[in-house]
Parts: sequence; C-alpha cells; structure tokens
Amino acid sequence: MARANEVVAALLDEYADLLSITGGEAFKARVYDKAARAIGGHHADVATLDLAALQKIPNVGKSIAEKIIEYFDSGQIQAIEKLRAKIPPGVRALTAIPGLGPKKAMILYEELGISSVDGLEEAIGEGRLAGLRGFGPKTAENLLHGIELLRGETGRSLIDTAMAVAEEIVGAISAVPGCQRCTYAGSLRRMRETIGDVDILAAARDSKPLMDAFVRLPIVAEVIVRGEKKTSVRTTRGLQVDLRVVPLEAWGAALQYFTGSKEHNVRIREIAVRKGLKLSEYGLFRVGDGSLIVSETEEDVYAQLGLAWIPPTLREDRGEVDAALAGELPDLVTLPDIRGDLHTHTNLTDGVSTLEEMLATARARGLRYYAVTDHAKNLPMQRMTDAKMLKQREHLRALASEGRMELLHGTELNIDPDGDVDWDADFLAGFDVCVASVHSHFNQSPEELTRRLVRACENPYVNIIGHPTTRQIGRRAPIDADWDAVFAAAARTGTAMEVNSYPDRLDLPDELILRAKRHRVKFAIDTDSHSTVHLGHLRFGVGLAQRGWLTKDDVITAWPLPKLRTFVARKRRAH
DNA sequence: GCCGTTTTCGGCCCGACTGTTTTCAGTCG
Repeated sequence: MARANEVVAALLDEYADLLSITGGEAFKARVYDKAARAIGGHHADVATLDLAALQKIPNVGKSIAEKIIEYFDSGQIQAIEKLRAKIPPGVRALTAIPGLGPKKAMILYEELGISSVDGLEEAIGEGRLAGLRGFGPKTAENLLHGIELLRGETGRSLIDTAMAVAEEIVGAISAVPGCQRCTYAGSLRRMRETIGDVDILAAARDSKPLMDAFVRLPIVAEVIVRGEKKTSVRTTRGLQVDLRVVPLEAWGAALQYFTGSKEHNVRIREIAVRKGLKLSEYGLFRVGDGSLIVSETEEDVYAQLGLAWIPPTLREDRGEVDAALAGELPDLVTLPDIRGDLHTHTNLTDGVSTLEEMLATARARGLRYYAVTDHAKNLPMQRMTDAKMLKQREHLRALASEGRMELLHGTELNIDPDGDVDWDADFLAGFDVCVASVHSHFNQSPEELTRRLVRACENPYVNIIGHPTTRQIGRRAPIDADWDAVFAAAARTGTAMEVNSYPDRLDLPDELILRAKRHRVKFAIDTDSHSTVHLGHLRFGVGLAQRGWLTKDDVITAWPLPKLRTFVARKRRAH
C-alpha cells in the first residue's frame, strides 16, 4: 500500500470532518468522506497520478483532484489550512468519542470553549453542561462512558499502523552498512491486537551508524533518548519507537527478551535458573563462571533450555511453556495455509473496488477460492435487492469459467433482533456460502443476544457468524452474550465463527477463540475486505488465530474447497 | 463537490434509535 494514499485519505477525511463541524453543506462533507475512502482503497499510488488519472477514481472530480495535486506540489491544501485555523484540533478529537458527532462538538466549543477530551471530562465533572441545549443528564453520562471507552485504547495503535511503521524502519536500518540483522520484536511480533510502542532490534559491531540513521528518518518527529545501546523516538503520528542494537552473538537472547511477553519471560527465566543458567537481554550465561553461551538464534536459546522454539504469538504465559516442555505445542495455522476468503465486499454495496478488481488482487495473492459476500437487503443503507444479488451471481458465474481461482457467490446476512436473517430458505439456497452478522441492536440483554446468535447458528444456510462480538477497537465495546452457549450451538450445528482480520475489529478476540476452540468450534479467517488493499489484512487474522492456538484443521478457510463444500452441504442436509 | 442524465441541474444511502424534546435533532450503521 502506497503511504501517499493514506496521507491524502487522512487529509480529505479531516476536511470532511471540519466541514461538518463548521456546519457546511452536508453533501459536500459526504463527498470528501467518500473520496477519502476511495483513495485509501485505490490500488495505484496517487502520488504518481496526474489530474486526469486522479479524476478516474470514484468520487474524485476536478476540485478534489486539484487539491491532491496542490498537496503534492506545495505540501499543503489551502482550503484545509483555512478551516484548521478556525477550529482547534481538539474539537475534531471530540468527535472520536462514541455518541459525540460534529454538531455537538461545535456546540461544546462555541458555548463552553471546550476543545479537548480532557476539557470535556472536566466540564461534565463540574456540571457545566447542565442547561446546554441538547445535553441532558443522560447525554452527560453517555459521554463519560464514551470517553472511558476511548481511553481504553489511548496511546495504543492499531496493528496495521504499527506494522507499517515497523516495516519501514526495519527496511531503512537493514540497509545501513554494518547492520548484520534487524527485525521488529515486542507486542507487534506477538501480533497483539493493539500496539503501545514499536520495538526494533538490530545487530551490529558498532551501533553508531544505525542510531544516526534512525534519528534522521523522515518519519521521526522527536528524539526522546539517544544512547549507544538504545534510542527512542516519537514518530510524526505520535507512535514511540525504540531501537536497540546488540552484538550478533547475543541476538537470540535479545530477540527472545524483547519479544516478551513479560509473563512469558518470567517463566522462561525460571527454567534457566533451574538449569544453572542466567538469561537476560544480553545473552544466556552460565551462573558459575559468567561465560556467554552462544545463542545467535532464538531456537538456540529455547533449545539450551530444553524447549522447542515457541512461536511469538503464543508467548503470553497461557500454557505455552508447559506445552513446549511436554512437546505438545500446536502446529499453528500460517499465512500460506490459507486457501480462501469467505467474507469480502465490492462496490455493489459499501466496498470501493469493483468485482473484477477484487478478484484480480485475490488471484495475485494466491488464493485458491474466493467468496463475494456483499451486504444483504435488510441493511437499508446498502439498498440491496433480490434482482441486484441475482445479477451479481450471474456476472460471477460468467467470470468463474475464466480463472484458476474458484469463485463462490455468497452474502453477508443481517441477524435481526430475533435471530432471523434477510431471506427465506428458497432464496438462501441459491448461495454457495453465507456469512451472518449482527449490525444493529447491540444493546439487547445478554439473554436476547445469546438467543439471537444461537438462532442464527441454527439457520441451515448460515455457515459463518461474521465478526461475532461486533466490537470496534477503541470505539465500540463487544456485545455481551453468553459465549459458551453460542459456541456450543456453533459446534453442534456446524457453524464456523469468524476470525475477522480487519485491524479495528480483530473479532473474535484471542481469549474467545481459545474458549470457542474448547467447544470444538471451527473458524473462518476472513478479511472482510472493502477494497483490494484490505486483502492484505489477512496476516493479521492469521496472527490472531495463532494467538488463539488454532491449527489449519480448525480453520475452514485453510481447507481444500471440496472439504469446505462438504461442510456447507452437511449443514443444509441436516435440516 | 460529484455524478448522471429524461446532462449543465437536481439529487445525493435510508432507517432506527436515543435523548431530548412537546415535534425533533443528532448519531450511527
């Protein structure tokens, strides 16, 4: 993904927000919003496109194309600068609070001068919102809850953002003469769902050239500490990155140490102590004479301790050390194991890429089968109809004969408050595979939500429950269902639970994957792509699945297509 | 501001929910 597309998309997004905060034409704001999405999901690097080529991107006309050119020529866009001068950045930050949109943010700013999340919290605490039109006691309460939700992720980045930064820096440091090895470690290597700091590890005899290159990277906004062994910086987007340089002989120990987790390392060091060894970031040593045991790789370190190498995604002290001691580590599913994607969208509903573009990218990524699952008709904003769905199917069938990748026609159904879905059995029978997801009524009671999900599992045409908890990291809490009851129903009915790869969803979360696996549930690692760019998120879903200890037998999208078809057919036959 | 045409102007994704109103605005998906 070209970074330029993300930068431009972020600028247009900001302009759209500023337009709606200042009460400009709603349609204008919406167009900038749509253009931002289209550019973020566009396959070509916008920095290389001229005015005419830019205007071929959907929702980009003359005016927006000129603004993009202006940005690449001058480094800024005047129209945005003008609005920035009027509205403090903190006011826009307020709209990140769930339940607080542009209109209310503007009222808070104009009436009370509130221009930050902290300021809002203080004002609520002091009762200063009382009497403000549109802000009753319930609203104040909801805003406080929204702030809490937002704070839960404060200072942490989504995994795709952190990964992009890490890979850029690893690439740059690796190219410095004298750099013997370089990689990222820490929670990013463990594929945690959100990332606090990015940890980069390098090996070199002389650290100075690496440190020099590091602090000079264009992405670096501020140097926090600068030393011989460790340098910390903050990037232009506020992410802290630490670079540590170690001698090559200690690489294995250092990588093990800096990958963590802390809890995992405590367990590992206990094992070292019992063997008369000492493990630290500087290496593995004999306690008696303090001599360094050469441990150039992690495999060496674990082997010296009598353990099989433990994949980073398992290193959370959730039983992996005992499993390694017993030689019972799971054979985790890997990215090359994934054969298909069963949850994707096109521009027929809310995707930004065409069917052909999605298929071409999926093929290029090596997928063996691919399901198109645009939204079903009960999500009104998507304006799906029976006729549109059937036409898409016909179109897909015509394409199917052209390629080596097998094409499946599916849909993402909406699970309504009672657990029913959009179409009756006759219509559903025409799909090859169906995902069903909760998209509304998140606040039902746990009993209602549980019954709703169980009923969806019991539908013979529902093969996968999409993003089961519906959480959006930092924005929306997971729904509150009796998951053991849901997983039991999924296992009983032959319904897979999704492992959604989208970075702000990552749903099911790892703890729930572990729980579901105990019920012998099957899983579908999907991307839920809305553009060709999103197909690259698959690795995050695989990382999440690994954190849930899944093997390729657990994952239906790692199965050969005939086995998957049997999975679908068996459920239909059983009813 | 974009788009599509019954083109150069008028429509633009639509419905539900929530909390606040006393008939509706704001937010969300």
